[in-house]
Amino acid sequence: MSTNDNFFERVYEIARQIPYGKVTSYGAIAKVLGSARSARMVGWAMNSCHGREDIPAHRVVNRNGLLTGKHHFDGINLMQQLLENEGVAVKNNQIVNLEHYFWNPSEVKSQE
DNA sequence: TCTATGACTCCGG
DNA sequence: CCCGGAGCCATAG
Repeated sequence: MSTNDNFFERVYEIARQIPYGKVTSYGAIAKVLGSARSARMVGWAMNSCHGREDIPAHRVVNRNGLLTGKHHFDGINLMQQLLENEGVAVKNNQIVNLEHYFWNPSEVKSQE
């Protein structure tokens, strides 16, 4: 019985590995989990992550860099505020220069 | 047990 | 280039 037993926990573990000032996409996380098509599950897991400050859900966006999940935060602008606070430029609910801030979770997974 | 849903992604028109 | 529909998988009701 490990923290990795649950799909949610796996998502949380990766989300926690996202470096400060970096972001990633649901699909990238899902791919590392072994199910590239379960990007929706990643988002669903993040929905359950509410209340876990250890999980920077604001660093997870869709593959377009759009803050699709900002609506689920306490404040409508909270997600954007958090990203900008980390130095991530956000314009019109979308991350500017996404590839510049993008972080690939598979790299860390490979090191393990 | 089965159905519906969803913070996604890809493909086609 | 922009818009719409289908696929996919796990959780909750």
